[in-house]
Amino acid sequence: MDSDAKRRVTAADVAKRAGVSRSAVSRAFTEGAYLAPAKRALIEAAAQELGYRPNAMAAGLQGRRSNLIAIFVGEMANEYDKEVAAKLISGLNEAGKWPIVIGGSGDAARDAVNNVLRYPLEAMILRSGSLSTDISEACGKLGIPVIASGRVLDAAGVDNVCCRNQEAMAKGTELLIQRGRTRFGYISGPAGFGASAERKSGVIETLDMSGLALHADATGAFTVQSGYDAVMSLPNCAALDALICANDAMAIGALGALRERGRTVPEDISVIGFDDISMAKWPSIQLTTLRNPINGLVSSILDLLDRRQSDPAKASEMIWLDAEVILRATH
Amino acid sequence: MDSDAKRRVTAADVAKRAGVSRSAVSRAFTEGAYLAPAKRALIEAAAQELGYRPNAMAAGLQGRRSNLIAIFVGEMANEYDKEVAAKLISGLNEAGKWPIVIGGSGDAARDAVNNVLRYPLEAMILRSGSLSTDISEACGKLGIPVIASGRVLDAAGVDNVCCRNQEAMAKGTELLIQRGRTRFGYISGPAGFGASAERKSGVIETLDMSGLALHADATGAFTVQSGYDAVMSLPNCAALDALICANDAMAIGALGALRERGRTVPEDISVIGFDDISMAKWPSIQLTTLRNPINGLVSSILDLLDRRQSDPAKASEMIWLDAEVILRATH
DNA sequence: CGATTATGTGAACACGTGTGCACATCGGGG
DNA sequence: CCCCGATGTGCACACGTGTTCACATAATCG
Repeated sequence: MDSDAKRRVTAADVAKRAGVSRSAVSRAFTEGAYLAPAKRALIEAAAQELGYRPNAMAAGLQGRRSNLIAIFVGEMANEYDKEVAAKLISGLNEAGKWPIVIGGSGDAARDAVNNVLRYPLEAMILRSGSLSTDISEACGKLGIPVIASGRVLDAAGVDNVCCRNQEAMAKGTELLIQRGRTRFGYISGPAGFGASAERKSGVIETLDMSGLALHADATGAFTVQSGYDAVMSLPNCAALDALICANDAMAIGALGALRERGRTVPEDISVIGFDDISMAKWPSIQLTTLRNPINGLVSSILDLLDRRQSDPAKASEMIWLDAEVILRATH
Repeated sequence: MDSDAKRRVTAADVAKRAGVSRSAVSRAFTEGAYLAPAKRALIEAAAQELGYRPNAMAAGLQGRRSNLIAIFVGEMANEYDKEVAAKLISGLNEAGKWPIVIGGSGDAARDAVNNVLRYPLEAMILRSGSLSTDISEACGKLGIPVIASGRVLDAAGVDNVCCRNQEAMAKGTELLIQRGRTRFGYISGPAGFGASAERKSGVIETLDMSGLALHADATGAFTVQSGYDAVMSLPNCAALDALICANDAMAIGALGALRERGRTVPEDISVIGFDDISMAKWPSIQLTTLRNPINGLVSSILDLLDRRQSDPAKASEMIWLDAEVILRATH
């Protein structure tokens, strides 16, 4: 009324309005609490009228679940990362968890994480390799469970979800071998990522088992442009009849470059990617690829979260996801 | 020690460890507070050792800024939406604000918003038209400022950032007219969105001023597939020499369809889009488009937030952003 | 009707922090 | 030596909620 800054409506205000005690208001908003139905209706009407909502901060202080989850997503430059982030956010929302999202890298990201850790988080979900050990260490001290995906994080109290990169690439390579391809090229991901090594070795080992070897080998940065550049600078491009890319973005770039260099896909040369990002099924692309299962990833993360919350002291868990071969028009 | 669930380290713990009062610990962590340097160092060492961080919930209860901002992003199906969300999150992080992200639509999203509103938010950023009036009403009752973008929201206490859609499309249309194009087609966005109408009228009015009119007119869903479908089902596709699309995704779909129908871009027919999503500059696409300025959008939102916080009672503000013509290879 | 139980409710405490206020200590000037 | 200002610091309160505990009232049974 007289105060200048509009103060937030509090349970005491509702109590006064409804002519009951403040405790009754609190009970009206807690699930299991006992309260005379008539009084509950009265309180709800008053609350509705005043636009009251229990203050989650005060409730959290009281020992209630905070329902806050931090997600560290890194740069989100990658298309796949953005899709995962979007699905993860929706999934958490549906589970009644509210994600605080932290992006970026370097010192700024480190500061951001340190500040967000001041909130009583129920978990920290890591979607980026950078800073992951630092973050998980800090979370460990605070008793905040960590769920890592993408990059495997081997530490106490850290649960992991990871795609079987090597097996997936083996399946993809097998597909092209059965199709009669023999002269393979490979565009790898940047060296820092664990997934890069696993995917590449999946290709090489499978080729080896059939007595084949890589005829060309380039390294990209997981971006479309880098896939394009890699193919444009390939010396023996014309000699290849199969090109496997460490992710879809580079495969899409490669498709454009192959067209420019006069190769026709798939008659002339087969191309497959990895991830199955949404662009892979665009009409003008129709990329054959290995699906890095986003829905499975999200539901696994939610499962791990659930299990961790029901038993905070349980041993670290590791969930492996299988990739599925998605046949489209480039194999 | 003896308690089973690892209790969070509290200021009292640090105080005991450092042999000081709890107040001193609190002061050690507040910017302007006075404390003997020697004692501060002592406290910081103890805090470091125990992994202590002030509990943001208790601090927020005390009247400290919560630094929490909600972002309602809707479905995030659109590529542009995902890019905006990513940049917005980074921008907020750099400003020391922690975004709670809410996605989805319908009743689930409504519930999610209602639950997140229990936290003492500093602002609600709306990136989706759906539910926007409901949400802004609820925020108004709670005294939470609302910043809307994309869809203009005309209500008290709501600040807006919006692109000059009509003027932008006029620029794009003008470009193609000057290039000698005369037989225009247009692929519109879905009817529900305000931007759809504005963009279309920008095209039509500009054509009209030159004595031209639309020769073909289809409606898509802002997706790549819908742009592709729209062009494939165009009866008089061969008669057109210019195609303007309400966004980049549909333009990219249209490019693929035009190629299938034997038209060559840009010799035969010009194509422009709207937004300048990251795929627009992919080597195999190189779409000429109108840049819906994401960086400007994000910095405007941050500015509005800043101004609103320094003067909560200020009048609603509306910031208009100009689109820039990005010349690539399809005009 | 008296006694016992079921039912509903209000007062009081706890959560962890920031901060106003009073107090202690110390140095220096008269 | 005494007094006063300056500088640090501890005590206590407030924030808004959930929940325990004791109590009041109504209902049921002997």
